[in-house]
Amino acid sequence: MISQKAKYALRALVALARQPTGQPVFIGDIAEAQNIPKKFLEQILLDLKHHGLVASRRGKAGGYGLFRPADTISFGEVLRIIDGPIAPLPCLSKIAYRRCEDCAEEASCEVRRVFAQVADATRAVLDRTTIADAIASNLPIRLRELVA
Amino acid sequence: MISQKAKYALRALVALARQPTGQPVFIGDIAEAQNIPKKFLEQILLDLKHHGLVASRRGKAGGYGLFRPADTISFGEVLRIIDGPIAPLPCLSKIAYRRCEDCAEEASCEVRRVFAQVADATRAVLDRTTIADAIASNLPIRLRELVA
DNA sequence: TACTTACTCTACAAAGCCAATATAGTTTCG
DNA sequence: CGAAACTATATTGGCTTTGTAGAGTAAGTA
Repeated sequence: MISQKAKYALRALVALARQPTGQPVFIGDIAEAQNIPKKFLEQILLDLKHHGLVASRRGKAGGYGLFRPADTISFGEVLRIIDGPIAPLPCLSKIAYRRCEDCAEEASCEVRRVFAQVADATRAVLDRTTIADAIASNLPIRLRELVA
Repeated sequence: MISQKAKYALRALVALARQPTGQPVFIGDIAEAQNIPKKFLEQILLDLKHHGLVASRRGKAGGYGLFRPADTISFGEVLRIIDGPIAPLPCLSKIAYRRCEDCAEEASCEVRRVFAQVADATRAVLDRTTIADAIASNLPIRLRELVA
């Protein structure tokens, strides 16, 4: 299960990506439209900003916007920022490897070998799919054919 | 990330499956060999017993053993018993579906559509791979060819 | 039968995490 | 100036995880 926070983050990014001209959107507007507690969303967006995914402007005409093109932001990147490693076992994480202390030898660990397959399959989806992909696949079928 | 408990459960099942004649093994022996706190392992095995995966005998010549053949126990089944649903979102679980209350309409949810792919990929591995598979793939390559 | 070993079951507790809220700013623009 | 909006940190309540404790039950053995 991914955290509620990660789900909020992804929904917020999708909302920002939908903004036609990339104009900034108020936190309050996103919060209302997406049913996310506003103060919680503030934390999330701030976090995403610190990682360079979104940018903000203060003041009366402020708001948030994507900092990078939507087709360069993968689901995997967002999940790693918000929820931490994607790997199902610490000993399978690429960004935060940690040996399982209770495991005798990693090389012959049956459990690890199976979950390595899970990790590969998961990453294949999450690191390949971007925010832009998620929006594109939302178009009605006929429209999508026109685009392609 | 799967829980420590699930990892213990899988390691214990592998250990039981390795037992040549299916003879019962003491909890204490498994705990020691696998580096698992004994009392914690008791709880786990009891749980697996209640779900019909293992059987036990009391008394001096007691211990635990697999109740079903190792090639009928999938990783997915064990994970669902110990950790609950495998799905990354509650609205994607087959055994414990729950609507995301904060999500406007499920059909058009971009996040859901992407994670549906993750769920499929994950289940493809976990529901197909059994304890027996995990052990078999541990054989040296040459030996495996002989078996095949 | 007494004894030992080991399984059964319930409770509980420390630690950490999650989701959300609170509070106190700072910045920008009209 | 002052309203709107972002920035930042701290705190809270509830829940989950990872065990531990202890009393009880059953089975075999001398």
